[in-house]
Amino acid sequence: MKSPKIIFHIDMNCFFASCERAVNKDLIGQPIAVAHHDPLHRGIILSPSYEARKFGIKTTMLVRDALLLCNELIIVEPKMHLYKECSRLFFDYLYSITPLVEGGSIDEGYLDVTEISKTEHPLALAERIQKHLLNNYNLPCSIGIGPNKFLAKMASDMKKPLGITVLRRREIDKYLWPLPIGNMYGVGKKTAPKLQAIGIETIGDLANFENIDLLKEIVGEVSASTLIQRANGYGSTEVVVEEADNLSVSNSHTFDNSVFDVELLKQTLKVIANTVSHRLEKSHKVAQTIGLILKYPDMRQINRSRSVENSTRDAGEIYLVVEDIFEELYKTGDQIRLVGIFANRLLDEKEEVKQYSIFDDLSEIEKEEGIEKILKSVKKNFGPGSINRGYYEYKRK
DNA sequence: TCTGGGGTCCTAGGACCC
DNA sequence: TCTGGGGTCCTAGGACCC
Repeated sequence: MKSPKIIFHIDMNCFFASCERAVNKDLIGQPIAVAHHDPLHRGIILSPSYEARKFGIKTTMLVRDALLLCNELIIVEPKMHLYKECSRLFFDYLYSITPLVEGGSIDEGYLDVTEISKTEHPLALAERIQKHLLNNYNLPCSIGIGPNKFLAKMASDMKKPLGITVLRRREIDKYLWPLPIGNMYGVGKKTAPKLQAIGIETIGDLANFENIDLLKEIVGEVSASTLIQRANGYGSTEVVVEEADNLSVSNSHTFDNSVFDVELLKQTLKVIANTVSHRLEKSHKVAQTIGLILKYPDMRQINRSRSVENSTRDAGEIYLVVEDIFEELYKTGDQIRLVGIFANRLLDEKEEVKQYSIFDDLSEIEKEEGIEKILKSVKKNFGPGSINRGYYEYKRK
């Protein structure tokens, strides 16, 4: 058996609010919250500072409700570019510690410090990282230390702000098992009540739950086994260094008041198509599937998507696909709360060029044996999935 | 008085191919 | 002619996370 790894999970505390303070010292020590603050007070709290949390203010709470709890609350409009910049500083610093960094989200990451720990004690290293981020960027964080990503993640949650927590596998009965099942990473608002209904109140109950078939019925096969394993302190030890490519890109707009004006809806979709197109361009991607999102006033949401013959990121093409779906889906008079567009099955723009060249080859070959040969080479070079698309294209020509 | 925006992963059913 | 099984792709939708 290999010796256990040492994984850090570093979680920035109240990240958006902390970024605002990093650039505006007047906000330090104040109850602040990052939130869209529209005149109708329909905005929700994205990130409250700890001073604000003392009043009971939480993420996703309505701004107007938050103001009732604390009338001195300072509302700051969100600035995504600022948070992205702070995130870059954060990750650049992590990379200076070790190349073994996995990004979790804009404000959290995993580090594999197994090797470093041979020369620097993990607790000392964690302290050094925490102090550096605080002293240099005014960004507080909590660090969880464990033998795998799950335990590190749960540990970083245990002490906030500015906590450093070690969670060893042999201690899970003491620190992990007593936690309510809803606190477990991977168990959300829908699953928690279902688990409670079958007698699973804590993570410990889940760890020792024996009716696996029943669990599978509730959460599905894959989730059932990962949840049981995690509850028993096992989890992935693999810090995935490679920068994960985006699998999808989306953009949407929620109207202040629900809309049934078709022209307004279409104009909005045009703007959104433009945004999606720009984002794809920025990440050097093209999409093979384009989809429309509609949300109704009762929060019901439907998504409809369509594969496009040639991958694209052209705003005009994206809009045409979406308009087509919209015409089919929208019934005159329907009130719409939100419209959005998503792009799926993304390809690297370089891959797109390759695909075109395959099709060009195909069109030159007229004999069936030739096609078979090409299909074989397509399969070899681009995987079995590419066959259908390639062949389909060939037949169309 | 309602409930953002941007993602990921998993499941299920139908179509299609071999 | 009928039949089945395995595999992949596509689409829709649910759940979760930050």
